[in-house]
Amino acid sequence: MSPTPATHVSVDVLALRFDAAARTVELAVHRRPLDPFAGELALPGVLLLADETIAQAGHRALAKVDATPLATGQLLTFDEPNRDPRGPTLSIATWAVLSPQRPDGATWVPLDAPPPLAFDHDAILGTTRPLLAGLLWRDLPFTRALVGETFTAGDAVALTQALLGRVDRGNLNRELARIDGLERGEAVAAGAGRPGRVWRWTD
Amino acid sequence: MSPTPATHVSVDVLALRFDAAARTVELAVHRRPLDPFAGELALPGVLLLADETIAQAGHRALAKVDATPLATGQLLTFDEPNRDPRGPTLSIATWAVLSPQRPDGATWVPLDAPPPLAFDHDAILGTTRPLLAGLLWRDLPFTRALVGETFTAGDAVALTQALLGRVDRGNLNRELARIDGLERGEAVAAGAGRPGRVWRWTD
DNA sequence: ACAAAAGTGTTAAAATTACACCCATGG
DNA sequence: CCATGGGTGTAATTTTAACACTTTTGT
Repeated sequence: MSPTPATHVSVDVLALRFDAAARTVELAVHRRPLDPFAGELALPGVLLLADETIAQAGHRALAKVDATPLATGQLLTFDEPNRDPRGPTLSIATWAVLSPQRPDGATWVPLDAPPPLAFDHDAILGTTRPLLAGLLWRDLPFTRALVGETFTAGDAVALTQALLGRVDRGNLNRELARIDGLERGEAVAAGAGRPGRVWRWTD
Repeated sequence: MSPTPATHVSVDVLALRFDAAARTVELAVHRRPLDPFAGELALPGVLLLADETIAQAGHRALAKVDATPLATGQLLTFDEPNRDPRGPTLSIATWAVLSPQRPDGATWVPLDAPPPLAFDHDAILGTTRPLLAGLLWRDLPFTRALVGETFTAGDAVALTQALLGRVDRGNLNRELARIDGLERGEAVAAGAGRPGRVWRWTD
């Protein structure tokens, strides 16, 4: 009852972190130790093993850069036939958010100015980039992991700027107020200018 | 360089057709000739073979019901570990639209009142059902295949009613006028009531 | 004439976008 | 006082939704 085995399936992770100080969102890549594409940069990815869920494989991929995700989710499945020189391989693209505090072994590159990547990872990043932007403030686990348990109005502006490109401080402030599970805290000074209120997740 | 092979990957197709006369959208299922779930109804699906794209596998799945799709697309990938009694199997859910004219070997069931299905196909249908609704009038290849090359205002109302549940004839008419690639034709009588204009795809 | 279906008009409500202006703090 | 960032106010625009009313056909 078991015909010709299927193609291999890889789970490739677009792992992000938000550097509030630098006001940038970064992408985790790593230099491949083995062929194919040995020595080149690539998204962390692994071949899906038998009896493994997509999330478990994603965790294994992130272990390659000594990291554990704060939150994860699925994006798209790619099947470009020649994407892997070893032969036909499916790629399930997923997202993950890593902590900017916890040290890890990843090479962090700007999400919007990445170096050339191995396999078809440039294309994967290209088509999933807008999907990642669409998650902000809509997918709450994604947003919460990215921005942290508490954050200032300035952080929110910086993150939105980095991921969406455009922001209006005032409108963003009102949008935050409409989000269920977010509550306004006290104002806290943070350098120059008027101190911003702290936002806190309630759930 | 080839570690433990991955899980199997199945491509399962949510194949739809629009019966304009009955004003319903139907889903293609078929009675499984072989184990597992021999004799039960299921979505057409096949195991992905080496060197095969998702679209090709989808075509093979539809060949099981002697059908060829007018249009296809990807939905989501499911990885419920126990979804297949043979062992871990990934399922890539895709959509397809079949012609209501061309005869095929499928069993057609109402999209919103399907019988119990094998595997976790009930759950797959449940979570992809809203995604299918979201494609109408937005994904043009999907919509065009479903509604046909030319269609009347009544068809548009019936299809929207079937897929979205609610419709306002007037608003829908204006929405159609805003779609690039659709042009209004002549009015054509079709039974009782005022004849509706025919809509035609231009591209 | 009447019922059925198509199409237009109109308005309300909500979401998106833009931008002017005032507030609070550090230097 | 001034620069810097935070926050509110206000209005234009667009989208979504709801519904009344007129038009055109078959019976």
